[in-house]
Amino acid sequence: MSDPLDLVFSALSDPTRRAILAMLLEDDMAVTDVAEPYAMSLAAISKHLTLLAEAGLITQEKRGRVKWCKLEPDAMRTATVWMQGFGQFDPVDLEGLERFLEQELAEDLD
Amino acid sequence: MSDPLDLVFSALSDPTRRAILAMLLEDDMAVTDVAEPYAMSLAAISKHLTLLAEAGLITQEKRGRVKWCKLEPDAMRTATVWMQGFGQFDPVDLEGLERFLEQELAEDLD
DNA sequence: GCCATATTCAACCAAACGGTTGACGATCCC
DNA sequence: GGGATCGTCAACCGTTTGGTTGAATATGGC
Repeated sequence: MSDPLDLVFSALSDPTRRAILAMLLEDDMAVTDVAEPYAMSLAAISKHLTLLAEAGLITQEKRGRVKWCKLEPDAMRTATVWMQGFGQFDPVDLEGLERFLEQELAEDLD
Repeated sequence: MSDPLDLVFSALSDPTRRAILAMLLEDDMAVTDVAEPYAMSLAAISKHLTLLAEAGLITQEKRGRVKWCKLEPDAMRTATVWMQGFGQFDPVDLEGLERFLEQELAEDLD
């Protein structure tokens, strides 16, 4: 399992880990706080976080006795790029972008 | 493992399966032909294809004694959309798109 | 009918996964 | 120093995964 894509997709295949990533989208969190909403043990969450870190999807920094988890969404880039090789499923709001660019362009013409 | 995202990400986490998808990007293929470049057994490939089908990433249609595998890239849509919730990592070539749209717009002004 | 081809099924195996528990090492604070 | 908190480690457990092999099931062609 050396290909980084293996690690990323595999990390994302677990619903608990996806939920953790969604939480980290709000803010950085300590391991204990990540674990709090879950029924499972702290050790289990700790393992999940280790996997996420190995996949590069989060980084962990220990300050004092608390270990802070930070989302690293850039790690998803390779994965999305790979998937986009299979077609461009309106990855961004294309029509919105178009309107935006039109407007920008219109302003340039002022 | 009921969430379709589980199935899709899990299916994509294996390098053999990703390679198979890439092959199917070229053209529809029979199971035997999919297996041909691989060292592993036909049965193993057949299992991989079953997983890909369960994830919705391919469909299989039996015509005569040969079973044809067809890529269904739309199944990746949910996954990409989910990932894009974490930021928009230039999912398409944004600058290229911008130039394209500018040019189209310019033509409109002719 | 018979043989070859295409694919799956069933049983098995080793390794990885997702979880538990209990002990352990740091760190903070009084 | 002592006690509480934060987090990981180690051992264990049942299930899933990715692979094998050999037999079984279609189907096609002579």
